[in-house]
Amino acid sequence: MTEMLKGTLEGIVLALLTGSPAYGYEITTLLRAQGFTEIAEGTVYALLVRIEQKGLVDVEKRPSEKGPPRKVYTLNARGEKELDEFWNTWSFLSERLEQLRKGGK
Amino acid sequence: MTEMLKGTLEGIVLALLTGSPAYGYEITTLLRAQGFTEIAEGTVYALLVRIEQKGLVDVEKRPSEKGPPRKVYTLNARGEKELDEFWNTWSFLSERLEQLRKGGK
DNA sequence: TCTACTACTTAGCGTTACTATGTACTAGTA
DNA sequence: TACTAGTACATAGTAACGCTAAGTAGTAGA
Repeated sequence: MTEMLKGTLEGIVLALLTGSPAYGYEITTLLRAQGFTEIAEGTVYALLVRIEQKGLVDVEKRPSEKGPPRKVYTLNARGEKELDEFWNTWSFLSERLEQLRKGGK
Repeated sequence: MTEMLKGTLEGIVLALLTGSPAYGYEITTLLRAQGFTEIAEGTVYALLVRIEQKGLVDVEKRPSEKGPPRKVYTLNARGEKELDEFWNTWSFLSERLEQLRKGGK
């Protein structure tokens, strides 16, 4: 699983951010709720740093009632474009794999 | 693309080997014919070394009319089991992704 | 002889997810 | 007060894997 997540996890997080901004801890729990139970916290935070440095998201710091301030991530135009490309790549791969599964060499 | 291939490429190659054995050069051209045009030769050979060391394939050396001897790889029982697990992981990931694409958080 | 195609090998690199650990803030409780 | 648990983020080090680049070796045809 770990290896298969490489590359796709970024797309998954970008997809999670479409429509509604979110912060790291929230994203981690979201992922776990969706079945990615073994995602490490550190993995998510490192990924968020990466997509921020690539300029795919805008970041805003907001106070929390329950702990340290949150870093809220919002998908921006660059991020949407990147997500588009992700879906293209995914579609290509997905189609190839489905063909292979059916035995179509 | 490169990152998304990590982990899946091994599954793709194992899938290609089901039913009919093949050798490295052949696998490379097969992959390219299927749209993976940018797969590097070195990548394939390195992967073959790996799956051989993991014991997922049996290897036999056969002379070629057109060049150096070929190393023909055949999927064995271990390999089939691994391929099964690959399809399970793939299915899980694929379903999650399709849900996300539809906007289902 | 030179080129092109076939066929395999390997050293070094970059990216990414994981492990492990640490910091910091709040609230509840013994 | 001290302790625990939940919330929230950060980071140093590691392993896996695909890519780049370069090489070796065999055959055939110009």
